[in-house]
Amino acid sequence: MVRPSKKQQIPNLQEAIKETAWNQIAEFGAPTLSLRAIARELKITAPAIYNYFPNRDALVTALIIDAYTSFGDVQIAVRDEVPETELEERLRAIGLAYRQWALDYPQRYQLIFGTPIPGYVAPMLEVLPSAARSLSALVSVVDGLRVANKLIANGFPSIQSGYQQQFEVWKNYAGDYDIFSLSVAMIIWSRVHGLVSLEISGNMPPFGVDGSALYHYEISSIIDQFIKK
Amino acid sequence: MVRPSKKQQIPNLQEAIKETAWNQIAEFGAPTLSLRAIARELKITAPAIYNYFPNRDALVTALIIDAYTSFGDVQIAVRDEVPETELEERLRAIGLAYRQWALDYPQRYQLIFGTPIPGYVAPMLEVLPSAARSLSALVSVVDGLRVANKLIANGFPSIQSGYQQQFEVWKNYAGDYDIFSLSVAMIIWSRVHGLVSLEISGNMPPFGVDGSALYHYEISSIIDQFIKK
DNA sequence: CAGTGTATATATACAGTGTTTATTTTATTT
DNA sequence: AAATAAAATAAACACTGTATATATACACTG
Repeated sequence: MVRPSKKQQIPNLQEAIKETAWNQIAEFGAPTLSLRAIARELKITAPAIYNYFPNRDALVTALIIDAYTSFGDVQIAVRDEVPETELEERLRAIGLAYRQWALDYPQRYQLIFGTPIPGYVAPMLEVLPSAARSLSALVSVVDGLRVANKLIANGFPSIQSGYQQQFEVWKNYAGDYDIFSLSVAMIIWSRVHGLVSLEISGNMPPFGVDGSALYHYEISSIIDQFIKK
Repeated sequence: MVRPSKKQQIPNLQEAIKETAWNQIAEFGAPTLSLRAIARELKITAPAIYNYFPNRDALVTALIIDAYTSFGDVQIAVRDEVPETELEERLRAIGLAYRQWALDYPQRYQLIFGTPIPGYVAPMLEVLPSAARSLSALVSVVDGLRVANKLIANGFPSIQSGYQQQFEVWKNYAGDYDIFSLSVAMIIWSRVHGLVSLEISGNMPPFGVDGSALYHYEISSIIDQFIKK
């Protein structure tokens, strides 16, 4: 068989490859993602994929960027559903949406925050824009609290010096917020991430610790600790 | 070549396989762990490994159990270096040791709590004993606080019913502590895990958020939130 | 319209992987 | 000493990602 005529070709093969990859990740999990399996599904040969992605890692990077974008879209949309003045409710809303997205798309969550692909390490420079944007919802709310003088952060560690340049790059994608707010956001993020990742990966002991209840408690803890009443 | 005489054989090949696996994980990372590579290193053939582990996943499980055991040893040892009456200091000590162990052995940490092996999912029943024991240091301190009436847990979510049996199994390995203490320990664990896993996996934005300082802050937050003064 | 160049696919091949089967040799037991 | 069990090798299968060479379809140019 030779190259098929354009009429039988798949239009926008680049997107079709990513779509098929997502389907396979959803069905069999990220670790078993295979270029050859994608090619079989699309009825093309494996090397054809190399016209669109230089190698498998590049495809994975594209998937990660898409996942970050989808995740960021949800975070920002959920934030904007709550009036700008209701900062506490905004924080709660994006916190709950965080877990919900992870439960809805566990494989995407692990693709982003885990290391489910053998030998793959995400290229920071490429991923940074979408990653920074996805966290910007949280950072914006924390910075809103800071501006409104409602942020409690007694004894919070100060920022290391010498990173101004990287921070400037970050700002281009995540918004121009105070780096102090960023650090507080980082702690909050690590808390929700810790709970969610244990729940998703099945590392929570299976004896009736309700993930949802624990998570609600943790969100309230965060609000109590960081928001002035 | 045929089977070598016993004198040239490696004594305790089972242990040697695990040791070589650890070396390769340390050098190249867990995801690229390869039975054939282990065999090459040991100058045996790959199928020979199947006399000691039924498949690669079984080897990984054995490695995970060893890692949990090593981790649990450190946790328990660190706890016991602080007098039994100094519960707050015990909590702080095991908290700091948690991060230190993760920084000392990042691959082991990711092997346990991440999903770095393609398609591998840890068999709960086999891993439970060492996993439960490794967390028992934390649970014991939390339960000590509860018994001493020093544990703050207002509004803490109640335990789901119907899991008595699993909890009984858990107790055999982790010690006979109150299930309420277990839930509090779970929250504390998720917090340190969240911060450590972000730091280990390089998912912390690279602009001067000092992992060590943040971690110390988080440990203090935990103490402030859960221990009566 | 003919010819050329480029993009896009296939075909083939290589080195690697986990795993299965059959076979051979060593070690142990009867 | 003979039979048996254990532990290794050898060979093969079905995969994987990827590099190279090749052939075809399409678009542009003279």
